[in-house]
Amino acid sequence: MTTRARHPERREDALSRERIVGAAVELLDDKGESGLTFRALAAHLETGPGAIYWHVANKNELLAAATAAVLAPVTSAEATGTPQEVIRAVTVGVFDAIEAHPWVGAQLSANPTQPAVLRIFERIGWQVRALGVPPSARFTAASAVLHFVLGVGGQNAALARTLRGTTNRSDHLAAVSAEWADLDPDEFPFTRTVADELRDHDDRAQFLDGVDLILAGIVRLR
Amino acid sequence: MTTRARHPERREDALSRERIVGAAVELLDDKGESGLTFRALAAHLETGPGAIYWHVANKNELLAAATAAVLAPVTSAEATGTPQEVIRAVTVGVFDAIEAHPWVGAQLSANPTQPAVLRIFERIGWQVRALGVPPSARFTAASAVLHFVLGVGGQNAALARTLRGTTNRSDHLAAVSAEWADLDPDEFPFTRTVADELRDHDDRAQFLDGVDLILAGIVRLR
DNA sequence: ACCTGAACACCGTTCAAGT
DNA sequence: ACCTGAACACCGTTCAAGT
Repeated sequence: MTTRARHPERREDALSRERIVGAAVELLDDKGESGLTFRALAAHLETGPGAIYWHVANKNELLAAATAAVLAPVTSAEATGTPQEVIRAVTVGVFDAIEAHPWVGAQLSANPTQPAVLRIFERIGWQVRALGVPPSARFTAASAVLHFVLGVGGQNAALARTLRGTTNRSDHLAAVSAEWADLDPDEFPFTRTVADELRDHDDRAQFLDGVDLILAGIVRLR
Repeated sequence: MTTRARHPERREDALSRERIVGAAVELLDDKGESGLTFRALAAHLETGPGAIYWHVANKNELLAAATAAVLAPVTSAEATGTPQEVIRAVTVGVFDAIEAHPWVGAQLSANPTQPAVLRIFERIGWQVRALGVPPSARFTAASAVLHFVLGVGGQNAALARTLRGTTNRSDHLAAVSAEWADLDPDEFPFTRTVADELRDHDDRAQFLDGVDLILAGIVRLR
């Protein structure tokens, strides 16, 4: 009792920014982006919706904090090796985090002012410099990698949104693949030829191939 | 009177999918993404919100239709020249459309199942093939370009959202540039060095440089 | 066939009132 | 200082009722 009075933050049911953000991540993972509401979050924390506003300014800040929490291990992880290897490690770390928490992809591509994004940008840029890219081309090169990562992230978030509730991933890909194969040959000659690849492709491997492709272009800037 | 009875669709105030989509584009351009509500749209069309549902299934479909309407000239424009030139023309067309209608960027990156996106993908892929990329690498190469375009689109939409109501573009960029210059040198050495570039950089030129960089990487796949 | 607008089931956010 | 929960000002969407 005395202990509780002196350390109220130790009470298991005490609200804190940390607990709120943790519960938000859980809710987002379990129910998707539309599952995070202040009412659902408050119920989960056994309190009223207004209580959350004492610790968090608004929903945008909450989403940013949830994203930062999930991305923290990725942005702080030490990576060693060639610049190419480090960039691959950092970007695939973001990819994997988005795979595990698809809402992060939507959040990153919709709100790139996030501190987590700046940290990713910094790490990519530092390695671009190590690659020997002249100063005047570094900003463009680092931005290209970042935009690619954010683009893939948005795509994966959208896919996860589509998948939630309906069919599973491979059924869905098979259905889209069939759609592509059925497109008008005059209007979509290319898309038809890659319909088969879509069905069986490994998202993660293709992501890394994309990163390598951009890195090959960056190296040519030397 | 008789004419009206026989051709009611000619009445200027008659609702139609076309008029609804046009009004939606206007509202999105004028008031931003949050400005498009069924109530505001109905008021603009001098009707009730329910009337819109006779012509459009829901808000997602309306947003997709608005995006398609804005992107139609881009996806159907004829472009001639080398494969690189055509890819540059198509992608910068998307970039310009997003610049003029920032909500399109958010829509594309959040919902890449859009028919407009497939058409962009097709045009990029066809030129990738023309570049002499072997079949097994074409899907990855075309996807990389598309993801970069979508990533930039999302970023531009977010920037436009931030800019709406607050300061103008150059003031905002100057403020962010100053923030970057003030970052901890130990944590953000790279970002600090590009702070100056951010203030004066030409978004469109940087976008095209990014496309060229990826194209340089794609050419190396031959 | 097409339109009307009230009504339903939600939201994020605020704020007086409590402890 | 922190929590409560009713209330406010909205949403997208539905649907009986009209023409």
